[in-house]
This record gives sequence, structure tokens and C-alpha cells, in this order.
Amino acid sequence: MKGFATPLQPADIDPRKRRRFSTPGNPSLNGPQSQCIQAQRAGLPIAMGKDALIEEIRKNDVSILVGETGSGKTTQVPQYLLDSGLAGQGMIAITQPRKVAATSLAARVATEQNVSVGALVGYSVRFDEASSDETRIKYVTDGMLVRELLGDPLLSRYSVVIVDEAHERTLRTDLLITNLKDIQRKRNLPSDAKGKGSVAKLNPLKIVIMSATLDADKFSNFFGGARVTYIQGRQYPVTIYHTTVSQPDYVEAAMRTFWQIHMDQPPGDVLIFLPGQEDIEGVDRSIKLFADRSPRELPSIVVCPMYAALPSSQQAKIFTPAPPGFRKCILATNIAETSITIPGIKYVIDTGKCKEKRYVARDSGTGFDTLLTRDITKSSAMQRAGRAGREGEGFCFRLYTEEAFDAMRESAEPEIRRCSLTSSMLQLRCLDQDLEELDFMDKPDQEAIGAALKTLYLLGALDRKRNLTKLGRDMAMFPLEPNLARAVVASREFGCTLEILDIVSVLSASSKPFFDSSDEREAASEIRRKFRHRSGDHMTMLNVMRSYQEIAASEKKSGRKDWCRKQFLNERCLAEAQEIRDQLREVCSRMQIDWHASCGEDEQPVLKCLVRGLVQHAAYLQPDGSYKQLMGPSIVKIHPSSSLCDKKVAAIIYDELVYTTHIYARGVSAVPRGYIAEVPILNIKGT
DNA sequence: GAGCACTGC
Repeated sequence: MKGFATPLQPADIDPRKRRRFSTPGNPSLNGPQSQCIQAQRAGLPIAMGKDALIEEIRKNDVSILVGETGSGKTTQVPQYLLDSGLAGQGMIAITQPRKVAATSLAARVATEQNVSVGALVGYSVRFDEASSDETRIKYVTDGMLVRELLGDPLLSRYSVVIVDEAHERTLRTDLLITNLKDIQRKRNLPSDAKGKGSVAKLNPLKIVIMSATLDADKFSNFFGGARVTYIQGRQYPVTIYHTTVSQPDYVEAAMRTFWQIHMDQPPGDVLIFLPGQEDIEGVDRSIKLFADRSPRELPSIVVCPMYAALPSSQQAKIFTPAPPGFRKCILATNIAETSITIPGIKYVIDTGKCKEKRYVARDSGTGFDTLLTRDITKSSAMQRAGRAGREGEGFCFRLYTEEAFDAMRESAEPEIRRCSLTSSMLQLRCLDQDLEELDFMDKPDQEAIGAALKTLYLLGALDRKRNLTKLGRDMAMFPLEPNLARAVVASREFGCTLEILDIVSVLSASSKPFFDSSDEREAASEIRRKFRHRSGDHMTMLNVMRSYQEIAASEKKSGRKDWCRKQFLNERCLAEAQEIRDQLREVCSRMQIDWHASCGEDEQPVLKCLVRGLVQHAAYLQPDGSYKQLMGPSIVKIHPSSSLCDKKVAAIIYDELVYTTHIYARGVSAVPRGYIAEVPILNIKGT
């Protein structure tokens, strides 16, 4: 094809032919469904090495399993361990970075075991659990197991912990691996050294780390040279093309490549990886524009955008097959790289770009996040290409040169090196551990540690000697960022827990309450005006939440959706916020905090609570009309999406800073300066 | 006067 070098089949994509495993056909004709499932299990690549694998895990405290896509390791290894009796009386936990993976894997394995989910095979993720006394195999999110540590520091219910997708190196996976190493040391002491007490009764812990190829040695070294076992996968060959020259305008290059495929290549759907929503919307428009003018004899095109913030009804489109004679073109962020698998993809176009969030730590603790477009890593590039070979032979067009590929980083920097550590630090202090002294695969940055310590001190969670306070222990009970947890704990004192929980729930939901599609911005802001509160965005959010709750109480789901659409509100965010709110109310009840306590229409107590949590996110108006951070050197602007944009008030607090064209404060409320000055911690001498 | 990678408790 034009612009691309001769096809390459570099070693990074395994071109081994995928062997078709024989399916017994229609189960209703060929006998019980379970026979069919068992035949499939036996046909998996991993099944051939089953006995050797069990023996390997039996012999070693720690095993590293490297499995390619489609090897079946995630579903089979737990069952092998259970069948072989290796787990003894304890449970087998398998951790996943994502909730959807944990729940769907549990369903699959339950089917294979011919039990219903929640019996022998279960799962546990936030807001959703299916397990019972019978449960022996449990799929959990890594965050869930980290939280379980707080109540059971030795994870004594589990005899095997399998850490899956360990190569993704999420902050929670890293925390877990560090803790598992320590727990194993404590639990696997020789019996004469254990002495008396509860530790002596504990069964030993087995650890299985499952990872992609690149990082296996690193995991092995961390566990003192643990053995690495390789499991073959199943993948059709993917032919990879690189461009001959670099493509500065990757959007234009993606368009050109798509049309080349569409005009010259046989049927098959196309997946284009783009960095973000903005590019996706742009390409979407252009393809539709050109499609209208393209020759009649060409197949028609169905364009499907795909990114996390897209309403789920539109996300569902990518799973419906294109009608006969149509070619589907999916425009996706890296949500399609790991989180979801889209059927029918034959061609992948890889721009080689992604967006990466990075926390810029500051000694003052007032850091901020940046979100910048950058080059992907080699492991991402391989993953993207692999998406073309799930169901048959595929093709991947990389919009960068082979030299550019060689120059890419091997894999992404682990999260522990680039995220705020405040939340993890608080959790670890609850376990009497010190983030600075722990044995991590990659040590966190000193500046990030300093910022986290400072933040926890200013929130009152740590005292001046870095000891955990009663307040800190209370804060850690809440599944919230420490600054929001601080506001909740403060609400006990100010009698406005009902209001604070509503606000905090929206803030910690995974999406934003207000939709912001560029074409309808004017209409949206007009309709939203009725929610507006003069003090700013936090009370405005409370008004939204209150209105939604009234609707939710009287309307069915469709009515709620309808209402939200008319108000330009994101129903997914508000529904999730309600779920979070209910969970937080439960936590409050357990802690004897009366969540019914309300301040009615008086916003003053609410703002005072928020100031306690957002004390590092405060800025004062300067004589020249700009806002300067109270702690930290920056001049900040109020984000144009805020209801306080263009307003001049003496002092503001804000949820977050985002650095784009300026340093913008988002989620802003006006507060009297006196509220900030009266925060107790600021009045201790020498701080 | 502007921009939203992806997760998790």
C-alpha cells in the first residue's frame, strides 16, 4: 500500500498459526452442555502443561506465569489449583485491575464448574459481591484486596493469591505485591520459628504472579529469583506495516490509511486508535463527510466512536455487527487496548499516540495533574496490533516508522512513579507501614512522598511526628480520596453530613455530572442556570443531586434518563453518585456518624467542611484581580466551565487544578477568608 | 473564556 514499507512480520507479534480447537458442535445435539465446555477447556493451550504447572506451583512459594493472550491462564489456573488440593482449606483469590474483568471471569469459571456464581466460584468488586461460605475461588479487583488488608493484614482467609495482569503495574497492584511478599514471610516461617499465637495456626501463602513477557524478569528478581513459566497463547498472524517516513499529522494520516483500506482491501472491520475524544470526533466528522461523496459501488461505512466518557447507549453500538455490505470503522482510545475486546476486527490503524496523566508534585503539597499526548510504548503497540488477530489473519498499519517503534519505551512507567501517593500513604499508615521504608519493585519519587506527607499532615491525618491520628484512622474508613474523606469527617462537627455526602459522592464518581458537547453548549448552560447557587460549584452540585433524587424517587429508569437528557446532565454520573452516597451512609452508620444530620438551606456549614478538606486548594484574590494559591506559588484562573468564572470573590476553594493553556481551578466555591483562617492546623505555631 | 487517557475503594 502507498506510503507503507513492505510488509514486515517482526518478532514482536507471534506469527504462529493458531490451531483451531475442535468444538463438539451444537451442544443440544452432542450431549450435555458441560461436556462441550469440558472439551473446550481441554483444548486450551495451557491444558497440555497442566500437571507440570501444578507441580511447579506446588514446589515454589512464588511462581511467575507468563501467558500470551488466549492461553486460558486466568480461567484455568485457579481451577487447577482447586482440583489439585493445593489451596487446602483456604480460598484462592485472583486479582484484576478492572471490575468488569473480575465479574465476567467469575461468571465464566462458574459455568465451567457447573455452579452458579457466588457458590464455589464468586467475585467481589465495589458495589457488587457474589460469594458465600462455599466460595473457594474468588475473582476480586486489586483495590478490593488492598482494602481487605486494612481489616485482615495477613489475608488469612486466602491460601493462594494470584495477581493477574501484573504487568499493568497499577498503583494498587504494586501495593499488593509489596504486601504479599511481607505477608508470605510472616506466614511461611518454619513451624519451630513461628512460636505461639495466631500466626502459628496460619496456613502458608502461595503467590502466583501472572504477567506479560516483558516484565517477567523484574517480577522474578523482586521475589528472589522466582521461577518463570511460559504458557503459549493462541493468536492468528498479524502482518504489520510501518510508514516509510514519519507522519506529523497523525489524524490526516489515519484518514488516508482508512480510505486506502476501504477502497483496496477485502471486507473486515477497521479499528483506529486515537489519543482522545477531540480527535475521535474530528475523524468521525471527516469520514462521514467523505463517505457521502464516495463512489456508490464502495461498501457503506458505519462509524462507531468509543471512549470511556461516551454514554453507554452509544458505546453498545460497537458490539452490534455491521449489516451485510457495510464496513464498520471503530474510532477508539486505548479503552480498546485492554478493557474491551471488539469482535470482527481485521485491520488496525495505530497512530502511536495516547494521553497520559501525570501528577506534578510540589514540595508544598499543592501539585496538579497534567494530561498530555505522547508516544505509546512498545508493549502498547504490540497489544494494539494483536487486536487485529483475534478471529483470523489480520493487518496492522502503524503510522510511524520502524525506527520510531524501536525508539519507543518498552512499557509505561508504573503508576507508583507518577500518581499522587496521598491515599496509599494513609492506608499504609493504618497498617503501621511506612511508604518510605517498604520494599517496592519501583521506589516512589521522594518529592511525591514529601507532598503526600504534607497533605496528610494538613488534613490532620498525621501528627507532626508522622504518627497516624484518630482523625486519620476515621478518614481511612471511607472509600474516598483523603481530602473528601476529611470533609465528611468534619461534617459530624458541623451537622451537615446529609449535604456533604451528596456533594462528595458526585465528586468521586468516575464521570462528570455535566455533559459538555461543543455544539450544544449554549443551550445547556441556559437550562442549567436553575441549579446554580451563588456560592459556586459545590452547592450547585448539591442542587443537581437533590433534584435528581426527587426524580429518582418518583420516576422509573426511563423517566430519569429522559429528565437527565433534557437537563444536559450525565445520568451515569448521578446514578453512580447515588450508589456511592448509599455506601458512604453505611460507613457513617458503622462509625456512629448520623448521616441524617442536615443544615437545611444554610450553605455556611457545608462550605466550612469543604474548606477542611480543600485547605491546600485555596486561593486568594490579588489586588490585580488574579487568584494566588494560599499554599504554593501559582497564579490560578477559574476554569471557564465554573459558575464562578469571571466573578471576583475574596477567596476560593477548588477541587482540582488542570494545566492546559493556563493553570485552571475546576470545581470552585467562594468562601469567606475567615473560614480558611480558622482551620485548626493553620493556627499551630511553626506550620 | 475552554477541553474531558484509563482504572479503583
